[in-house]
Formats: sequence, structure tokens, C-alpha cells
Amino acid sequence: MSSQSPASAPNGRRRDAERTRAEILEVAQREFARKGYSGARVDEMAALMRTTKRMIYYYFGNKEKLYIAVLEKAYTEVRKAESAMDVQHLAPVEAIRTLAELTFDHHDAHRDFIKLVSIENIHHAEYLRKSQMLGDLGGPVTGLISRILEAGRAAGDFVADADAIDVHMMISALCFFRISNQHTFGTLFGRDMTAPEHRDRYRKMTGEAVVAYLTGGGRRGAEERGETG
Amino acid sequence: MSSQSPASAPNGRRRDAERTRAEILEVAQREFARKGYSGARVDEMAALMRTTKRMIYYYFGNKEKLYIAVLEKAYTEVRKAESAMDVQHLAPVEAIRTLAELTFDHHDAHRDFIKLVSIENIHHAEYLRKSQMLGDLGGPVTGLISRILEAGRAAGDFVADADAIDVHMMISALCFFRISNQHTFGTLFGRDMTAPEHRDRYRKMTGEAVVAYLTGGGRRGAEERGETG
DNA sequence: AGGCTAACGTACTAGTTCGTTCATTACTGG
DNA sequence: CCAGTAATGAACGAACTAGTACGTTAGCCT
Repeated sequence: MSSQSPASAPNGRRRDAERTRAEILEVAQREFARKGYSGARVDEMAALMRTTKRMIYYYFGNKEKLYIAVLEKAYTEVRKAESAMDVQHLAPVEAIRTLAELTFDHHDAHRDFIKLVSIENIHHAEYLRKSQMLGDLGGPVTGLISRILEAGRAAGDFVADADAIDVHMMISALCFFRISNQHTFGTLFGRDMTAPEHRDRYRKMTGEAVVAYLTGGGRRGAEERGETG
Repeated sequence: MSSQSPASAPNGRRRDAERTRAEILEVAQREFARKGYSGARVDEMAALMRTTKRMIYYYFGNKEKLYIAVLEKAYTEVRKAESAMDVQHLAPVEAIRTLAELTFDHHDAHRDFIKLVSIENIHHAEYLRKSQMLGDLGGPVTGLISRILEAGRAAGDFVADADAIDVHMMISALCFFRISNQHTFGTLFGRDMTAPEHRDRYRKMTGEAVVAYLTGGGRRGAEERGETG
């Protein structure tokens, strides 16, 4: 018999720190996303895991540190996804459009992350600010957008007076709101913005809105009236 | 001596149901917006009022009903503001642009409302759905946008394939995100989107983005390549 | 003036919730 | 194979929190 696998645990070790830690993080992410920081209950999380509450405190110390760990994991995954967005080879207009559509898909697929971000904002990002691991989390995306904007202006495609952070904000706003506000919006207007039958249309709309703004459609009226500046 | 004003209360009656009720709602709105539904403490609210916790329960029954009352008050104020937006006399392009900019200003000025909406979405709008008073809260705005869109299409200004709810979503997304996500965004990108020195630029950007999308700027690239449909 | 009731305050309770204590077991290195 | 340590579990406790019981007072009505 191999020494790595006791008879009592045929499908994995009964004692596995990695696995226990991972499960705690997973369950905690779901619970925090569903109930908010104060609303989530440590005891309830424990009940949803194979292990006990004792382990949450053993690995993470307290509720706040657990929440911060969840945040860090979520943001790390987003950064990974962003760095995988390969749009540099495209012409500026298509690069921005594709970036917007990829961001749309990513938001659509990571709804727990969006809820965590909403929750963080209710708390004025106090926990995010406490996290070390932040580093330059926003740098890569804005760097990418900066290069696209420069190329687009050089080619004469982009005329809007917007920097990389502005463009990132606009893309994020359109992608984020559709998920984050789906419930109140759906209740008030009778449309589930996140329903599959609307997804393609909204993805296209997101890309087109950003491109339209950058290529100057919004100033068309002013130009036609002979205004400048 | 007038019978309405006892000597012991020169500056207003010591017993004033209206005033007490109003103060409870006011404090509760602030606390719920700051801490979320679970995070807000009834005792803490009471400590911030001239009256006591007993009165909260006397007037509102329990924490949930108090929260719903806060929501109803907030939404009522928004609807009032929306119905005051008089843009029908403008040409379609300017009507939409103005509507977007007025919405921008309203969001900028009612940050507690935005937080309450964010909180509601974390709870899947369960409390909003419990409220009676909803009625057709979303009807008036989408009605207004519908009429503008029709006029704009008739005049040949608008070409984008979007209905009133889509347009409202887009405007809301741009206005809402800037406030709702200010803290995480500010932490990650080092820019306070809500700072006064950026406000005018972002207001203009909001109006231009919506107009650009509707007037077809986003499809320019496709048209130039000879694509149709 | 004086009774009646809406409005109010104090003090308490039942239940919850984070975090800990103490004991135990599974692995691993020697 | 055995000792030491990492990992784990059950039960507990102190502090908090929503909600209530009970008593009091202000001000209107006649």
C-alpha cells in the first residue's frame, strides 16, 4: 500500500489542508456574495462545508480576514482573465470593441465577483484597502487601453477626449450594471437584462456604444451646426 | 396663550408624531445606506435620534418594515424627480442628451438612494418586491424615452436598434456606476470618479455616449466596410 | 377641569453570533 | 514504530441584537 493514501480515505486524504482551505474559500465566497459581509453567518458557512467552524478560524483567523481572503482570490482571478485578453493585434476600433465584448462576457460569467464588488463599495472599499496583495491591480488594463487609444488617435479613428481610465470606466459601467442591478431593474421594468435571449444584443450594444463614443458620433450634432472645439 | 404650543416646547411640540416619524425615516435611510440591511443596527439608529427605539417599533413594526418604508420613500423621490424632467419640447437628439445629463445630475445628488439600490440588489430585490406601493414605477420614464425614440427615428437621427428600456439601461448604467463603484474603482485606479473636478467632463461624456450610440456611430466601421443589416 | 388616548421612555428577554477552549486524531520524519 | 506536530471536532461563553412588557405623560375634546 502506498503511504500517501490511507485505507479510510480512498478518494483523497481525510486530512488535506489545501482542500479544506479551498472549500472554505469557495463556500465563503458564495455566502458573502449572497448575504453581504454582515449578513453572511460563519456558522451557516460551516454547516455548508465538510469541515467545521473551527477550521475557518484555524486557517483565516476571523470573519474579516476570511472576507479579505475571498476578495483577494476574486480579484486575482479577474486580473488573470484580463491579462488573457489578446486584442493588441487588432486595429484600434476593433481592439476596443473586442475588449468591451470580452469584458462583457467575463462579467456575465462571474456574477459572484460582481456582487462582492458591490458589497465592497457599500463598505467604502474598507476591506479592499486593508488588503496587501493589491499592488498595481488596475495597471495592466489601463495600460492596454492607453496603447489602443494612442494608436486610434494616430490613425484618426478616435476623436473623443477620453483617457484610458475614462474608457475603462465606461466599459465597466455598461457591463457591470446589467448584472449588478438586474433585480431592481427587472422588478421595475419587467425585463431580465441578464436573460440569455438578450445577451447577444446587449454584448453588441456595449461594443457599439464605446466605439460610437470614441469615434465621435456624440459630437456629430454639434459639428453639423458648425460648432468646433 | 395659544393652545397649540405648550410652554415647555417653545420651538415645536414635544409630542409630534409627524416629526418623529420623519426623523426615524431620515436616520434609518442614512444608516441602511451606510451599513446595509444586516449591518445597520436598530439600537444605533435609536441612539442617533431624539426619540427611542421603542418608537421605531411603534411606527414601523420591525426592522424589515422600516427598511421597506425607507426604500419606498427613496423611490418616490426619484419618481418625482423624473416626472419633473421636461425635455419633450427639445429635438430628439437634444432631448436624449438632456435626459441623460439630468439623470447624471440626479444620481450625483442622491447617493444614498444609489446605495440603497445596490443593497437591494444584493438581496435580489426581495424587499422591493414585498412593497405594495410599487405600481408602475418604471412606466413614466420608459414612456418618455419611447416617444423621443420614435420622433428621432422618424427624423432619421436615430438608427440604433434599441428600445426605451435599453436606452434607459444605458443611461442608468453610466450614471449609476460612477457613484456606486467609486470606492473600489478609486482604490484600484487612483481616480475618484465622483470628484467635482471630473464631474462636468463625465456629464458630457454620458450624454455624448448615448447620443453617439443612437445616431449610429458604433456602426460606422461596419458601414465603411460595406456591411449592411 | 378632567378624562381619554396617542405618543413616549425604561428596562428587560429570548435568541443569535463571533470567537475560543480543550481534547483528539491523522500523518510524517527519524 | 513511535514521538511530535499539523489538522480537526464538540461544546461552550461573552457580547450583541431584535423585539417586548409595562409604566408614564402630553395634549386634545368636551
